[in-house]
Amino acid sequence: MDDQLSRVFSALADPIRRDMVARLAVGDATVNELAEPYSVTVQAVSKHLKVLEDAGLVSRSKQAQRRPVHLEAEVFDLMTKWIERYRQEAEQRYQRLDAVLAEMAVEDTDPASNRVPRVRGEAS
Amino acid sequence: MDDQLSRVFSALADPIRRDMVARLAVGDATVNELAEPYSVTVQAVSKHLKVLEDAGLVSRSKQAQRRPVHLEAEVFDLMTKWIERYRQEAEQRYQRLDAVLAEMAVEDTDPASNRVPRVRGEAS
DNA sequence: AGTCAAGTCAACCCTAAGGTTGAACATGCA
DNA sequence: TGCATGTTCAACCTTAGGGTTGACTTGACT
Repeated sequence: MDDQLSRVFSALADPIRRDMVARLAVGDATVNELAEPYSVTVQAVSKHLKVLEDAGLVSRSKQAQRRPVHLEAEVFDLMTKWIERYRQEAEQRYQRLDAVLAEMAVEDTDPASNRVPRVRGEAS
Repeated sequence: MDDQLSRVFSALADPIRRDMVARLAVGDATVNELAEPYSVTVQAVSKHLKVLEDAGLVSRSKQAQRRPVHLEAEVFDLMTKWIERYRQEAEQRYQRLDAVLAEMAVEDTDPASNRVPRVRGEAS
């Protein structure tokens, strides 16, 4: 778990952390404010915030003893880009498949041949 | 880790699994084909596929001994929706903050007062 | 100075996640 | 029937993740 994309996805895999993001989308909050709704200790919440911060989803300033937490919207783009890229490819492929199936209906039936393309996809 | 959104994010938190999604976006593939590029056993890849399948990202048909893996594009929408929702809120808030700061520049400087809104955000 | 409040750090516990090896299960083919 | 191929199952190991408690820091307010 070292690259940013992994950290971001991993951070949002936890319901509490997603919930905190939802809360922070509405406005900055302190650790105690964030901890209040949950039945976990404030230390646990502090850890969750560290995970979100390491993922770049959140930043913490200092204001006296308080550490207001702020949601960073930019990182969301990273995810969206990744997702959209493969979703679109998959959907296009699906449409292409429809075309192929339509064409196959005209020709003779030959279920044995493997029509799957053998192209190698590039990394993350 | 029980709800779908958690499973999806968690599934994509692993670089190998993201890579497999990238590969599958280009076309269906068998377990062995998917395993080839990596230095892990085919059993490990089989486990990864189970994770992706449980998340709804992938489906497996049966074709003789082979189990061709197919990418399901719909689940991506679930993520995209979640992300977009909070990204937009955060960005709007950011713009509102700009407005507030611009207004503050006119008034007197008062760094002590806490201008952060105290609204409670709803869940995942 | 003394004390309270807000957060973090450190040590620990327990479970889940990713990896391995080895055996088992299915299906095509000689 | 026998064997090779493709995939999964089961048992195990090791590490990372989320939780706890307890001690510590930092700053505000008497």
